[in-house]
Amino acid sequence: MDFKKYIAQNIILDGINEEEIYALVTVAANSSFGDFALPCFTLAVRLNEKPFTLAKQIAQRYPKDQIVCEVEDTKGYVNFKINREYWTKVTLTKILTEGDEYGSSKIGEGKTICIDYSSINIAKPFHIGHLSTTVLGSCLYKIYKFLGYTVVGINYLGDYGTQFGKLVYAFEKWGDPALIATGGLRTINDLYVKFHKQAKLDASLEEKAREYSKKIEEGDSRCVSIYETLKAITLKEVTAIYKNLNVEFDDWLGESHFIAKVPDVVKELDSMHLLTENDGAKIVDLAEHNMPPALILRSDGASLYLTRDIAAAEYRKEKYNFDKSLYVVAYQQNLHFKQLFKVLELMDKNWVGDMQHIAYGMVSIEGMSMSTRNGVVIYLEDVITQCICKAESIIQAKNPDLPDLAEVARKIGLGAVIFSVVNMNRIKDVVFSYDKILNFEGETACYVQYTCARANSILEKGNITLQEKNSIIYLLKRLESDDISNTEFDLIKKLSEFPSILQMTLEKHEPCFVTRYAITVAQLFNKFYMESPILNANSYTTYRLALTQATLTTLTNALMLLGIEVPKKM
RNA sequence: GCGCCUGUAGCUCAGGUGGAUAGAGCAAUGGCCUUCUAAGCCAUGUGUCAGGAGUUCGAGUCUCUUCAGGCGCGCCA
Repeated sequence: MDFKKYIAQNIILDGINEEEIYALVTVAANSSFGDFALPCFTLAVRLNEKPFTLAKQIAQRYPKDQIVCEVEDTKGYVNFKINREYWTKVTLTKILTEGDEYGSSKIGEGKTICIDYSSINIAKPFHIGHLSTTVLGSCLYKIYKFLGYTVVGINYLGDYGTQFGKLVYAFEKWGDPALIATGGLRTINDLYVKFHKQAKLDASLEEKAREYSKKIEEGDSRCVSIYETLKAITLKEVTAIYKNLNVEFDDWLGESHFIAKVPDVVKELDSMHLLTENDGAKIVDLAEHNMPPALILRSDGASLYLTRDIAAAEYRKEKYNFDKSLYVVAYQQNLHFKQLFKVLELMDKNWVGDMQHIAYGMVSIEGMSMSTRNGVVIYLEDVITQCICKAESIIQAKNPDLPDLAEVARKIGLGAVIFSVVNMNRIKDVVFSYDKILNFEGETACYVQYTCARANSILEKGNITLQEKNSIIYLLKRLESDDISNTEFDLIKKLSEFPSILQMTLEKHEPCFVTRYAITVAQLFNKFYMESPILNANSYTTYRLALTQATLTTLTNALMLLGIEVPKKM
């Protein structure tokens, strides 16, 4: 229920419509003022009144009822209090009835969203630099789906370029199949590093790389088979990681798939007189749009990243007819996407406005930026292992008899990994630190999971089923406003915000809204948990159990959207 | 040099469309388990919101400017 709207409807002022009032109504800064507030300053100017007087008038005239039970003015604000009993019953009934659907909606029905995320490179081990795009993209994917959109998760594989010439050459020359079978991508990466070392000593290697690159493209069976082996090893390793992180994709077409479409792109650009030649290369001049030129073809005729991105964008529009196409890619590529969108605009693609670059900050290791080539790298696999180990040792210390210890440790450890990306605004840079990621206290995924475990434990003991809407209403029948404490009411109000939090998350594409929200709910629940008994609370027991269940449901849904699983016990 | 981003407590970060006294977590100190999981709760302290100017009844939030840091700027992706 939209209480702001309800309040706005009941305020009638000359020459000011409901929408304007609705826009001004805010959540009260402090719950001691009330639940909602209307600042009267701008209205007063328009009505030629003093804010204090106007606030007083509105407060006096406001028709109080079953929903809005108290209206008072202070210092130019009108403060509204909502009937606690009403708000509580509406909220708890909704959450308990909807269960794991709570927060979902159908606002996205009939709309398609493409999200390009993770987009790993073939033959490179998954390191913490890849984590942000993977986790942020996955959260957006899950939330869009939850709100009824048709979503296409695209892992735009980096499977094309001269680096594969280098790799295939190195593989053929130095690769030991047995070693690679056990060492996987890390061993393959060593070959890549070795190539670069050797190439510094022997310039002819670069020539070899180009030669092998060409061989792959021409379909040389031996080279292609090595390349396919590399690809298979990569997919096998990342699939395991994606499974752990609960990340899914629907489309795995990589850059190499779009090579064939490059000539058409060039032809189209040319026919629109957008291409100019410069030092032998074909470019789109963007000077009048205050940007450096967009390189379409190199002087040797080869395509570039941007060219293939144009082809891929057109393909996505044709195949999926998206209403929105998102690219979850680091902010280093701001200019690239500005250029891509501008070129598409110049090509009269009227859907370019539906494309958006979702930029995020970079991960560094104590001031050094990540570089596989220079060995400055932290592999995600190691981070996951460490987090799970730490979780395991904490469980050993606190709850050694826990059944499924390993599985619980897995959920907690992975929660920590995911949270490290998603508990701050995505644009912020991150300095990776094991100390930080291995901390399981305070504002962490573990804290939220622990809160769920507590709630779950109580519910098991309480042994009450709250599924039928009628039974919930019956159980809450005798509940009155005076039975609801301030803490409980703060929690209930917060729980009722969940659906709007999800919509906000998509408006801003900020998964951290969900994280912040989950932590706030957990804090309020823990406060409630300490303040009042739930199981032995006489006539309050059923209501408090219902509140406990509603909290568990909301937190579980929130964590699920982040890809974090909730252990029943921990 | 030009463009984009960031700057809030000792540290890490929150602060929907400008609104009432700027908030959490970590770290520190002290309390709370013979009642529901102490991975928790409660209490205590610190802020020139990077500096300056402007718009406004009202600015951490908007505009301009200075400073500091990050990223990017034609044949890599």
